Amino acid sequence: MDFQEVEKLSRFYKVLGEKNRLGILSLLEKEEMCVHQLMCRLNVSQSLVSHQLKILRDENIVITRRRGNEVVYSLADKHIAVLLRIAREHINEDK
Amino acid sequence: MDFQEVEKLSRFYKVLGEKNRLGILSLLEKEEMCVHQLMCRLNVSQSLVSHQLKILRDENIVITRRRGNEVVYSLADKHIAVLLRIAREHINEDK
DNA sequence: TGACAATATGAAAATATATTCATATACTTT
DNA sequence: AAAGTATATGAATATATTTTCATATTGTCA
Repeated sequence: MDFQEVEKLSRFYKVLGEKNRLGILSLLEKEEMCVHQLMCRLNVSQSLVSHQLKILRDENIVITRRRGNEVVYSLADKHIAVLLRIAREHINEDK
Repeated sequence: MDFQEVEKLSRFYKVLGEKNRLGILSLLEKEEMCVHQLMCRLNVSQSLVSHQLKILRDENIVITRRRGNEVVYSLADKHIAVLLRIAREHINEDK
C-alpha cells in the first residue's frame, strides 16, 4: 500500500468514524431515506444531517435522487454494506 | 444496528481513519515490526508512533510481544487484513 | 546492580472536526 | 410566477484529535 493509497483510505475510514455519519449509513443499509426521515430517526438537527450527508456524498459513499419535494439518500454500492458487516464481526469478537 | 453498536463501530473506524495509524497497519500487514522500525519507515517521531500504537492497542487492533530489547507489534487478527483489503477495493472503484 | 537502550506517557500547543445558527437555494405546486 | 417546503451552505463557535517536548518507565545485558 503506497503513500497515496494510505491517504485516500484513511480519509475514507475517517468519514465512517463519526457516530452520526455511521448512524446514517446503518439506517440507509436497511432502506433509502430522505433528509427529514434521517433527522427524525437520529434525533439531530436538519443542518447537522445535511452537513454530514455532504461529507458522505463527497466521499462517494451515498447517492441521491429526488422524489417529489424530497431528496432521497441511499448507499452508493455494495462494498459499504460489506464493510459495515465485517467491521461489526470484528468488534463483536474481541470481548 | 443499535445505538451502542454504532458507537462502538464508529470508534473503531475512527481509529483506522488517521494516516499514521493506517500507515502502521499497512506495514504490519506485511510483517511484524518494532517501534523503531515503524518510526523509520513512516518517517515520524518515536513519541508519535508510540502514542498511535497505544490507540491501536487500546482498540485491540494490534498486539505486542517482546523480542530482546525491542517491543514487536503485529496485527491482532485476520479481520483487520480483510477490512483493509475490502476498503481498498472500494476506493479503487470510484474514480 | 548499574548503565544503557527502547518504549511509553503526561501535559501543552497546534490543528482539525463537529455543531449551531442564520440564511440561501432548489424544486414543487397552486 | 408566487408561495411554500425541503434541503444545502457559510461562517462562527465548541469540541476533539494530533503532535511535540520533556521525562518516566521497563527490561536488558555488561
